[in-house]
Amino acid sequence: MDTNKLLSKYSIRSTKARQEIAKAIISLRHKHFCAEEVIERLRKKEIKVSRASAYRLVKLFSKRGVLRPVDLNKRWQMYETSFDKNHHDHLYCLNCGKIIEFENRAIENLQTKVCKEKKFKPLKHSLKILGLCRECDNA
Amino acid sequence: MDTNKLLSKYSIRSTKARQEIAKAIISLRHKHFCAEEVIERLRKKEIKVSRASAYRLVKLFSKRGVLRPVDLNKRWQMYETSFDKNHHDHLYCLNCGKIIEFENRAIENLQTKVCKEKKFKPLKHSLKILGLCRECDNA
DNA sequence: ATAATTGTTGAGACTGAGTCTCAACAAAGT
DNA sequence: ACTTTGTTGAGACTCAGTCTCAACAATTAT
Repeated sequence: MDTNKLLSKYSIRSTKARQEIAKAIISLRHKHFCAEEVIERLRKKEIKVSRASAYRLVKLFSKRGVLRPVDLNKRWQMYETSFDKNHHDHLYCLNCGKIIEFENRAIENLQTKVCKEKKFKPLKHSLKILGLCRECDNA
Repeated sequence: MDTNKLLSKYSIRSTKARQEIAKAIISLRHKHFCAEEVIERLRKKEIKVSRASAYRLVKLFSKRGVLRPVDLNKRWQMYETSFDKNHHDHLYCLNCGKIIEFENRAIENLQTKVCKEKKFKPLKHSLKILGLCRECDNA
């Protein structure tokens, strides 16, 4: 994954700092992560980029749709990458923190129906089910 | 609504401070509100109760199920009272902040089905649809 | 009742994720 | 080259929420 292409695709001026931050974000693409984790990743690689710049790019990516904010933690704003991932919702294990993703067209269709009834124009939604994953429920 | 009954029902030791905080919370029962709004309410009535105590009772009520935390604002933890209100989900207008509540058994049933497939034991969930209410969409 | 125990209070210090400032700098446009 | 516009970094700042701890109030045991 080419950081420069990613930046130019979204009309984000390419700079040394942004390339490094983007690289860190790409390396976290299979997780849910927060801005501090991006910073931590850079720190571990001994790449000097300021906190502010990391927060700035994460927020910019979020605005441009490269990242999707996900409310999985009330303390930190978590994100997931949107490339190579369709919209989905989350099951969150209260015991071990595991996150299971799922897609369900039928639920989405019913949401659309509810919105029609309420004369509401849906733009996005988040469905989060909290509970226990199989392992934690059996333990 | 009797604050003392509310407290004793949930085995919460009744004190002067708690009665006042509970009264403030009850007066906000038809809104979504955060701890600071409870404090503001007390301040306006010139009732002296410390911030810490208000936060403490709100959290205790939340743990005991008197209040339900609702993620409607990323800055403040919002709550709604659970007495005289069944479980429901929310439509949230991004423009004016209006909140429309709705209940839909069919959606909940599908959620249960998804959990079964994923061997996940659901305990609670939150579904939030963000968009534009009728007035804001037409404006 | 009285004493011992346990829970609650308030004022303010503290925490920490996230934002803001602003002068120095770098990229793009002319 | 020169001007304009956007970006950077270091650290100060914000502010919802938590913690501290000694004084106090409610409950339980004696």
